[in-house]
Amino acid sequence: MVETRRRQIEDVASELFRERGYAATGVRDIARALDIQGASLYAHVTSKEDVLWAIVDRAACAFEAAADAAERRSAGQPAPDRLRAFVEGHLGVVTADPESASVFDREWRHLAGTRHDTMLARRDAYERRLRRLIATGTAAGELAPADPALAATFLLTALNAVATWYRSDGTRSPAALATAYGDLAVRSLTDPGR
Amino acid sequence: MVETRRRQIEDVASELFRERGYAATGVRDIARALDIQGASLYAHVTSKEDVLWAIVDRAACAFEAAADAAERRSAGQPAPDRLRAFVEGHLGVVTADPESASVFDREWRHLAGTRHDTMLARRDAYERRLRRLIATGTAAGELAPADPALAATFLLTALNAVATWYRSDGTRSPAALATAYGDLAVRSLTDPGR
DNA sequence: CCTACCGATCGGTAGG
DNA sequence: CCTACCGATCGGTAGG
Repeated sequence: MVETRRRQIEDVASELFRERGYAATGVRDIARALDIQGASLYAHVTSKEDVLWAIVDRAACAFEAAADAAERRSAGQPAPDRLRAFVEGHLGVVTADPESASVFDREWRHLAGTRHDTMLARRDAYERRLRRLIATGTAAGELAPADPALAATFLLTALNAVATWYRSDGTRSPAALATAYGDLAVRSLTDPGR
Repeated sequence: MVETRRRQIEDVASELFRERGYAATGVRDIARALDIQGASLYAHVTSKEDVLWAIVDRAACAFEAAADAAERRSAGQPAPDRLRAFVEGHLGVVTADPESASVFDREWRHLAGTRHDTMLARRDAYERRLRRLIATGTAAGELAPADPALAATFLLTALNAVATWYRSDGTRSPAALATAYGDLAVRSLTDPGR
């Protein structure tokens, strides 16, 4: 597998940031995992926060692209199917790289200044897409009555938490997980009376 | 309100640990919030980790007590009602002290040695209670067919995440939140066909 | 609860 | 990518 040194650094950092957290991971921990000296890292990156940003930004882009694809794929279908497509798209990103997804979820707040603020805005925009899906579906009578903001947070926090515990070498396949979580998500917004 | 100095330290630490994380919070940050010198903290605590342990242990006890009460309160009722009681009990603890609940959820892994291991065991035991509730309800045909382990994780991660975003001074009352989340949780395990 | 101080470690730079 | 090194900050102790 061809992989630039820069990308190796980000991959190793994702693992460590997920396991110990950004603040508790030293640049020397990252270097040690690559068998180089701590100071040598700076031949490839300009700062520790730069590495965090690269991981978080890439994950954010992946989530946005997955939501785009899910919307395109399910356009015109009933709300429960559009919801399932969103959930499966989101979990696809999480299971493809749980380390980065976890850092995106839990460590982005260690970004400073503009990076912090733009990431907050992108997260809000992403959550708003799910909120709108729910609001539209509820208004159309295709989903159970629910506070869209609360329901979106409920679902998104459950989905993001998968990044914390999912292991790529585990027994649960991404597809099986997506189906099971899709069932739970869709049912949580399905009126039992129908 | 009477409050020991020790308890003030834990309360201030809960806030800071939730906002910035345990590793990114210095003992001098805690001291500054109390208008004392960093070294003066050690007249009241023996280590930074001691403070973390006190917060996490107290929260764990509160969750365990709430689950006990929920089980007693809902014993003999159908599974959906027992599930709702569990959810409302858990969220009661979260909304009563979101700072501590968040530290319990996100920072406990910074504990070392025995404390880490016993807390992991207690968390597992707690999750197992919810898992058993779901498994029993599913077997009895009172809940939709679902993988109990996966469903318990789905719900518990959504519930714990409330501690991250809930503000006691917000517009959402604990009771309204518990009802809305109870609806979502119960529906997620309710077969739409009934 | 304070002042004074400790060794260790932090992220990062200089200069090859 | 290395060695050598920087100032700042870390959690914590001594002795009042």
